[in-house]
Amino acid sequence: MTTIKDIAEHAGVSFKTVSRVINGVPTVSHELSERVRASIAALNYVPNQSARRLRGTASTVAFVYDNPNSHYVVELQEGIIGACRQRNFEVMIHPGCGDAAADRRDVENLARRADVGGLILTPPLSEDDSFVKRLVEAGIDLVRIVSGTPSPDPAIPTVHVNDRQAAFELVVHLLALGHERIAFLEGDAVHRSTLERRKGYEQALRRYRRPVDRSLIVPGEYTFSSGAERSESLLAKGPDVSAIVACNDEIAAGVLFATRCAGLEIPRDLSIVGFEDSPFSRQSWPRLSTARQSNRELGAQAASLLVGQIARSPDREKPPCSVGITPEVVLRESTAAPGASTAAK
Amino acid sequence: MTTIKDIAEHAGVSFKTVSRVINGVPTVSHELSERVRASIAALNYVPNQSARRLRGTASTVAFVYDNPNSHYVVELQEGIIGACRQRNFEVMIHPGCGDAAADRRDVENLARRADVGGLILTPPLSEDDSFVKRLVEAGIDLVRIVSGTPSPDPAIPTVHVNDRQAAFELVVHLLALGHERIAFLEGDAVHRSTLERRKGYEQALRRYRRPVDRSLIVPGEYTFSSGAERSESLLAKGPDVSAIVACNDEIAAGVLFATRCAGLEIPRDLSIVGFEDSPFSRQSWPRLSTARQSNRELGAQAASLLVGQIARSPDREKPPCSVGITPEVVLRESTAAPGASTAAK
DNA sequence: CGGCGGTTGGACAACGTTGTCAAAACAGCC
DNA sequence: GGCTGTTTTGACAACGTTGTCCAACCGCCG
Repeated sequence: MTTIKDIAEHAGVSFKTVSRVINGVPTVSHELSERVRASIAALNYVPNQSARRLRGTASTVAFVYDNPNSHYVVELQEGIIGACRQRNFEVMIHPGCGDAAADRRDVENLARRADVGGLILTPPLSEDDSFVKRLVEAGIDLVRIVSGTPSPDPAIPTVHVNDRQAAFELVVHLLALGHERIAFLEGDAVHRSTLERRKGYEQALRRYRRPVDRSLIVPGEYTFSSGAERSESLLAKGPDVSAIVACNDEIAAGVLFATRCAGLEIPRDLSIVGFEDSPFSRQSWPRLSTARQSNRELGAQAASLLVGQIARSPDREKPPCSVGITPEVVLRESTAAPGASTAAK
Repeated sequence: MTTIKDIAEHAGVSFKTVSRVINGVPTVSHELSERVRASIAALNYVPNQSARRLRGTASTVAFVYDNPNSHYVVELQEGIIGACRQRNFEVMIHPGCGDAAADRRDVENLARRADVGGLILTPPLSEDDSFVKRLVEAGIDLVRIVSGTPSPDPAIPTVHVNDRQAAFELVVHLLALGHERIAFLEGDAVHRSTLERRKGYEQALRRYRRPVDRSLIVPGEYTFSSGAERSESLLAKGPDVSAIVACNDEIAAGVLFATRCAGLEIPRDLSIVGFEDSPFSRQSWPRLSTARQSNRELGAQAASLLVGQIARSPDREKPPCSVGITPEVVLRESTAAPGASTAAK
């Protein structure tokens, strides 16, 4: 319940001066500014966000997600919260309900709320171009996190995750180990990461003059059971497959489970890679080779972009910009040369 | 940007009447009330939380956590958000930074903020009795989520998770299968769940007249590597151990990993149980027997309690209350009679 | 001494809502 | 018509902050 006036009294200045210091108005002498800052620190003062917002300074961003992957969500959210805290912004968490149509309506209403300054959208919602475009055209500030390669002239502020490159590198690793028949287990088709990762997979094969065999590309979902079932039927039909690229770690976990049940030994009989570097990939046996992306970093980038956007927004046409992150390949024990009993340690 | 006045105009009433409808003041005729509600729905109106809060109606709760377990955090948070949304409360997420002293300071400052109505505390912070008591005595509304058995006369509003009972039931299950040498791998000592689960373990042994062998109770942490290392040295020293109770699923995962490396087959050579029913427990091979608690339910309960508390708070002495949740034992393939090649399906 | 920037303070409005209080409109009753 | 009681409205203050506008003060220069 310390207010700006308490600070003023403590520092022996008018409350107006305190307001100026907080908002960085340049016409305050250095000496006073320091004194005020000291009082703020001494009394643990935090400006009442409700009052600021009411006055018009939007200072809340909403983080919208609809993703069953807890690690992804928590890490992203912590990155966003960290970046926002520094800038005195608050974060509203908005989990989806699972019903795509209802979620879209919810998000539109959310964006219309006076106390929400902007949105951070994540896949799959962020990858629905027509929906996102509609929001932007309605004058709503947002940043979307999507899978893809950064575009030079983005119409919409975006954080890109270069999954294609990551997939490319993983496949190159498998080729280098001597694998020839490499299968690809897709995730949900609504997630662009599925497409991007598959493109990276295909590019690597073509780059190194290997055929792209359609029968080795298996549609599926981002779930454990999808990984288990699809890999089972895949290996039944094509026992010459020596490596599997799973579209994420959860699918890879399913593959691991199914092959284990079938009596195969990993990585001797089959190499497996995933994406995301989820905790599972470090806790399975053997541990998974995968592509790691820093979701905290991702969230922080998105939040910074959005906050800049909101601050600049009333002035004039917004200068949208885009940043990119490329996941880093992490090699562990689930990949080895075909027939090798264990990976090099 | 639709405000209460827009609703008033749309419904053809004074903006004051709209306010009464929203706040459930009883002196509004049914007919008008309906008309106002219809307008609210038609215009997608959501009261500006900033303005309400500013006026004095605290309508934000802070969810404080410092826990590396993403599933726990996300599920809890979704339960809290769901319960709060119904009551027009907002949720502020407050992740800890890992430094216990700094976190305590942060939380105290957080609680002092005018726009925060109350706190939801989780372990380990919620189990620091002196800290919690200090907050409560400072007049701060809070609900804590802790491991323990519900006390009949709680001084502080609390949601209890009856880990002792869950542990008891898991051990009874192992005894019934014929296990005699059952080890217990502890989690972090700061988490009361470690103590509670151990107590349940000991009670079950005593109840069924088995000795409690101190050398089978191994201190550790709630981590994969703790589970791997401690089980390795435990089995080296006491190869007659036929079952391990791990203090959570992550520790159990470590046990699974280590025993797999050592060439043991689960559950033939060793039965393993965990706690929490984390996704890992369903994705490992074999799948883990464990104790499931609904974290969404837990979060919703805590939020309901806190909201009631805040609403009632200005009136008079708060009537603190306490609710309890008992995790449910889930049996999967990681437990079987000693020597049996697989669990009954 | 007068005037000029740079700095500070005071007064006030505004944001959207709720609470208080009084007053108006309406009904039913004697 | 004059009661009482219920329902509805209006005016106003208040919450903490920021923005605008003006006045006051400082030291400095001419």
